[in-house]
Amino acid sequence: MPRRGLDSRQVIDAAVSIADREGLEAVTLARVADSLGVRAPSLYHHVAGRDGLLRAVALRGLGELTARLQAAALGRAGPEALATTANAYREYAHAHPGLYAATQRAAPPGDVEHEQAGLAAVRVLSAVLRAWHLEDEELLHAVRVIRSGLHGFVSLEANGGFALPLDLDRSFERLIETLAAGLPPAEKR
Amino acid sequence: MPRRGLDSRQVIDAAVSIADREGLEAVTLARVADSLGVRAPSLYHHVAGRDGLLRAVALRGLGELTARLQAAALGRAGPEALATTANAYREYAHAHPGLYAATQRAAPPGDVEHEQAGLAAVRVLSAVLRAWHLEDEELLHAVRVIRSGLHGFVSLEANGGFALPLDLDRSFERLIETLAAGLPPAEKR
DNA sequence: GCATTAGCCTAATGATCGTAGCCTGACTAA
DNA sequence: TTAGTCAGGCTACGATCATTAGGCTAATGC
Repeated sequence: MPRRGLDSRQVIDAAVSIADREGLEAVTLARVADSLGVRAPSLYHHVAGRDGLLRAVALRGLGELTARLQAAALGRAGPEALATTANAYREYAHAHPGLYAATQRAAPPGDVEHEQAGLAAVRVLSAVLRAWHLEDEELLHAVRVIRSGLHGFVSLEANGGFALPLDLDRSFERLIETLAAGLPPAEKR
Repeated sequence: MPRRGLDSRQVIDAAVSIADREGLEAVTLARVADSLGVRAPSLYHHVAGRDGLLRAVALRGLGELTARLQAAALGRAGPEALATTANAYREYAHAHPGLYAATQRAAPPGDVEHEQAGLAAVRVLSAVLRAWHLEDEELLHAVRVIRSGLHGFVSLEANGGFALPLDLDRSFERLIETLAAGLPPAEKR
């Protein structure tokens, strides 16, 4: 009985790989174990069941997404920053559909680390919107507006919600333009 | 062995009820059968397995949603029509979370009836946007923009994506305002 | 070299969907 | 009235999951 020398890192890697290639629902312990050449119960030594595994995948996704958004926003401001950040968001969802899907599972109440990871990603958007000079609450509403647009687009796109043969890149451009143009400048409110 | 006199209508009703109360994932054949006082295999006489059941739930949701949107848009135009329609959309998702979730499962390729049901809902949005006088393709892009915003908001809201204690109704208002203001009038493009 | 532990295993439980095939109540038609 | 059909229920199975219990062994520490 050769030892595989597994650790949680490898288990999560395998789960991520399956999630991105076959969808998040395909991430079953049986499937992951199989891809590691191991029996399913063995995974419990490295990971807290299926829930724990999906949580770990979500944390990785949130971390990577946050990093991409930060990189995209860096050194830019205003509509340009919004555009590059939005594109980074969509590109990440394309490149890692399973990880992206995992990031959208809400943190269970009380899971501070998970909540913080989500907030970190949101904070980047908040920073990008600074150029609109909205005060407190309005800034938070604006962040929700942006998140809605981005997540809605990406989610519809991933689930085949956009059926018509019409350029998706252009639609996304229009989305960004619409949001950038529609956000109320401080002086108008 | 008393006959329950089931028919597909009752089975779907039961599924809808469970979906709205406990979430779409809770709609298992075992659970539905149980709520009808029947064994799971009996359901196959009335419904084409779990897939068929979920499809039926989706069709009902799409039909109801389309009707609500039409009613909300009726006799209004421009930003006002957009606002009432958007609110109807969100209210439907609140009132019937399970049905709404079912409507978001993409139709399998070739399922014309399902596709058409989805298109019917989209057509209402398209009609609402007529006031913006966009030509062909731009109108379709605009519909995608609106759908993204609405679905994104509703979906994040339903999945606990908006954690901060900040008024959700107001955020949704801002979303609608942003979209209405940001959509390009024909003359500007 | 021996004890301990970590890491794998098998076995078993209980949920799920789905299929095959039986049994019977209720309608239909002679 | 009676016989025949069949819709609509059932039990029994087979697969695939997650998860727990408990055992065996390779590697590590003393």
